[in-house]
Amino acid sequence: MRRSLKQGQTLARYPDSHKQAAREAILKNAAERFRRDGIAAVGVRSLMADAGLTHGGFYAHFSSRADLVAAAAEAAAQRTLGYFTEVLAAAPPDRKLETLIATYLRPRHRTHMDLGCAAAALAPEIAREPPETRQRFGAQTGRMIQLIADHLPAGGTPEQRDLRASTVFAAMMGVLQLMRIETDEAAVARLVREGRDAALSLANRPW
Amino acid sequence: MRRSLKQGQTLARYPDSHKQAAREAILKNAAERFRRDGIAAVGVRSLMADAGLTHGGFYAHFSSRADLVAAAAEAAAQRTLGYFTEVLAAAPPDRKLETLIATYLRPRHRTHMDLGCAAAALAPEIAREPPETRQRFGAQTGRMIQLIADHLPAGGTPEQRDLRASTVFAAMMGVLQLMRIETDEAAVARLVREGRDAALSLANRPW
DNA sequence: TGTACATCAGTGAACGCGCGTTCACTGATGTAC
DNA sequence: TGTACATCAGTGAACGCGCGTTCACTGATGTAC
Repeated sequence: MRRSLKQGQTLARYPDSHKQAAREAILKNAAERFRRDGIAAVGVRSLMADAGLTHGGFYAHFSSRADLVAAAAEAAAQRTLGYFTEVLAAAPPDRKLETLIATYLRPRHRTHMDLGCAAAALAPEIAREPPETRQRFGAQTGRMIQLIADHLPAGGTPEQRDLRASTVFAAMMGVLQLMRIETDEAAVARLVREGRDAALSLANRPW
Repeated sequence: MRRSLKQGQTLARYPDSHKQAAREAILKNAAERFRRDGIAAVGVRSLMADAGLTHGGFYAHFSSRADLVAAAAEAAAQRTLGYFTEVLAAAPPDRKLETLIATYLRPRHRTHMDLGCAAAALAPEIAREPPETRQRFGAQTGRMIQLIADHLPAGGTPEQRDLRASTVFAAMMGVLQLMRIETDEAAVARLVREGRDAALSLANRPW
């Protein structure tokens, strides 16, 4: 007999939080593996195995691999945003933007793709995804850009500030990608220095 | 009986140029398909089929798929370099760099990934390749950066000019990648405008 | 307390498919004599 | 001119493998009465 359940009430062996926790584990894993290995290189089986599950259960959490890609790309961008939000909060009040730029463009970021900026690791692959995935990813990137806009020197309209922040972000992302292709450590160090200068100079352009 | 052949002399039904032409066709195809679909998404079979061949013959041209990836990524970057070399040659003498930047950052480049800048389409994927592939790709990207450096305002040491050109290129590449994620046409147009301004302002910084 | 049953997250075999790579073979061409 | 043979770019079957997805099933838990 079908019983009427109060909203949110379940009748399962697991507490409400269990399934959601599993979903979060899969997402976190995918967000890191996608950045490290590329979206196309990560299969459903190995992802579920990493989360301590078997592949069949995947479709209880996501309707398809494409669904996961959209969610995991968004999650990766959210984590990037969260990290740099913390960096900004911990930065000295008079050096917020300098700290963000220096943290983004540092040698460690080059070698930690799995936990680094989602856009720098995935941008061209996301560009090939369907519009909905691009919108969800773009929304998070937009929040990252807003974070930069909030710490630009005073002046300009909100739209001008957002656009300028976009170019600051784009420059940092581009320099990081060049750093990751470069194999010579000394050249990487020079890119770090010049990239920081360039990003800062873009941010400090007169309005 | 083994005959002694003069150097370069062959004993085949095809002229010397035939095999090389097939190799070039495969490479050209791969260079475009990799940029359009991503390196991981393009298989040996479909690549050979596009070139009018069957998959078994692939290994007469390349020792492995990884070998092709290195060669095709390099070829894509070479074609990018060739295109922008032509753009610069055709540009008015007093507006070389402005023309290069405006050509790179134009709406058409957003929608033609297969024939567009190899670095913008492939950078993170190349970053995951082995050092030799990254070096070969990086060498071509370096020539592209040199092209920019050659048209920077007078001043600076050669190394300073090269580093500055790197940041100009990185900024353009980053803005193009953001354009490709963006789904709103008006926002793309704004990115084009602001991106051009930003790249030019990086190029024109005082030494 | 005991029995019957509903729930549902997770399991793992199975589906058809494409992957990278190998290899015996084809067949059009050339040379040797 | 005719015959035998070497060359080698290209062919396509076959290898083991992993892919995304489906689905009948498991089994630990809860409720009903």
